[in-house]
Amino acid sequence: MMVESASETIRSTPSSQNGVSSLNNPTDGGGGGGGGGCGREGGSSGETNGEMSPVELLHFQQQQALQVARQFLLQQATGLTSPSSNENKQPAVQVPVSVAMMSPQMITPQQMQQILSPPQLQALLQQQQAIMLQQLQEYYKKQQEQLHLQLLTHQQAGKQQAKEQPLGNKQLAFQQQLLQMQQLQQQHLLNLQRQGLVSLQPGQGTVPLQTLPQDLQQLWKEVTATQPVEDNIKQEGLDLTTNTSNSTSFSAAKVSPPISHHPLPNGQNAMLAQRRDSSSHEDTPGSHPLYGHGECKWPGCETLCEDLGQFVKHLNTEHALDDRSTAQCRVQMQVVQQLEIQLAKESERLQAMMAHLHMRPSEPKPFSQPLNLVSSATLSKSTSDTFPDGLPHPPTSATAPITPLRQGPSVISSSTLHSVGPIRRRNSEKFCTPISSELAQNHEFYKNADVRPPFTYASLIRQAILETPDRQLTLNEIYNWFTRMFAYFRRNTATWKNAVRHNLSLHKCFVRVENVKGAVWTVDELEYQKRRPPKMTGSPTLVKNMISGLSYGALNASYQAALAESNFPLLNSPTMINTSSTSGMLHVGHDDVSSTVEQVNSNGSNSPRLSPQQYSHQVHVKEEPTETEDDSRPVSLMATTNQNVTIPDERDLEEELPVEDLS
DNA sequence: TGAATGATAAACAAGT
DNA sequence: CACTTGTTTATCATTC
Repeated sequence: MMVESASETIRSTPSSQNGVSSLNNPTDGGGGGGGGGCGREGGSSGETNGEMSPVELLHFQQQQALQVARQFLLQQATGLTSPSSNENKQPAVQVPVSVAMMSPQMITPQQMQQILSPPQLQALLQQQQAIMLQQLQEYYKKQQEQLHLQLLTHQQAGKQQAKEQPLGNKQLAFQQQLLQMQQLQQQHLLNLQRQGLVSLQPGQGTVPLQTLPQDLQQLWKEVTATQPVEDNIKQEGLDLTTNTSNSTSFSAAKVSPPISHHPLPNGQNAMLAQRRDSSSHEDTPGSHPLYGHGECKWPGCETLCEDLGQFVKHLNTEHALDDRSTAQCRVQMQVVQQLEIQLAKESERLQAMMAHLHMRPSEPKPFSQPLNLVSSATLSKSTSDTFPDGLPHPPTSATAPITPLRQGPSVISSSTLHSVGPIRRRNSEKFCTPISSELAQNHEFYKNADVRPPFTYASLIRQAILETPDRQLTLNEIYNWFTRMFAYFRRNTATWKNAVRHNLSLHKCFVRVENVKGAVWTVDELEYQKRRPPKMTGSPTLVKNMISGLSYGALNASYQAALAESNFPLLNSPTMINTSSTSGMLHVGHDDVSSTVEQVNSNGSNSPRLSPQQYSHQVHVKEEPTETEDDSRPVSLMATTNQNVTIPDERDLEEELPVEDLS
């Protein structure tokens, strides 16, 4: 698994080695598939116009997440975590087992991305971002104040000395700076909002637009930049004059976190609230989160301060935005994270206990809060709603709403599980992850995060088509779906569009139908199912794999434990449900698996699997379908398997239907 | 090791 | 002529 993951990872990420090479010479002809693509990605559209490939952004963030994760791992290794858990189970880390097994230092951002499920990544990033944001805000505030002061100073000076000089240049410069600053701030805010990082709503006050500083990009670097945060601050960070308009676009782009944090009600708010606390301390009369019992509560400080005023003074002098503070902040963040993890763990345990005792947990999900995004909404079993399945869901809009909440939990969707290690498209498919459910669950994530979705183009195209009421889309509509649903596909358009076309033409499962107004593409489910299954069907190995995959993810207790440990709250929520259910099934017998499969097969054959698909197929597809052999070989074992494996009622419904089984 | 599958690149044709 | 849509071929990567 690990191996896979690594390799997969590489592939997936643009920056991967391959990508790098290709990046160097993007033009190189056919050279290298994956690699080429990556390179191109960066090379072609994005970078040219200084857009600063989003990919980079993502990497950047990933790095941060990586950092946190590393520390985590290190800490854990050090025994920071509960000693007991040590051997019997995986490291109680939030990070998936596989990760834990790797040397922390070895983990690359890309790997991180692969290793951590979207939600996990999100959580990490979010936390960091929240903190950074806080720092940024404070920093900007200061900057602005300084600017104002300077402006005032110069204005006065200007008045006195220079009438001749039409409005001192300096003054103008300052004003421009101010303007730019504000623009930057707004851009930044917009970005953040767009990314969902900040649900900054009007009232939300933390820092008013104006206070938001400009050079986010630098600050960002400073604050987050891996270790070497340091000196930059002084050098560039404070130098407002240097980075101005230029940086505007750049910084804005750069800063904007690729990953979205959708406005998760809980997580976000919690974060915001925190931020607010710290930043707004000035206004809060008499109290400050960092001040209590007459002393400064800044980690490791404990300086005595008679009153709040003094404390504030102390805070501003001793704990200003500098390297040290930044570092301490990070540490604190990790502490919090640890606690959250611990909480998650304990909650998990509680759940397990309750489950064992047949007590339906009321779904407390305490930790959901802490983890932010992570758990949250969870349970609502929304899972099932995902896509009611068979039916065409109202395109995006419909789905969207749901996702947000479930996002956390969803994370754990089977696919995700698999992803523990590696992932990439194939896996997901192989493992029968219903793309629709996975998508539904992580919809928001993919929509905002510049992360490549773990699905093949074919499955995505199919999904796009099946999501529409009439199950047909024009090429352009397919494009639109891609861009709408995935942030990742908002760039490198040439690349993936070409890939889409290529896939449409190449795969028999996509049937072009001449329409009144042009040509539309439809999906021939039979063909689609035929594609992969071959392996599955026949080969026990495949099945085995699949199962193992599932089991891997869901099955073992260890897995669950791991989940639990992974700070993400997977447990509770639907995910849990899923997991458990799945595992349950599996338990039933791996051996059975085969049998199961067979059963399925038999079922499948007679079964309706056709129905849905067929339905679509018949309806739209023209006779082109060359093949149609629905051969005896029942279509997709996978699909079937899936269904079987999963619990019939809930989510399965959705999947079974038309589409999902695709695995 | 080779086959299958997938991603990416690119050439090319036809239509708009 | 430029662009879009489709098709096809080639190459490379990954998985089994």
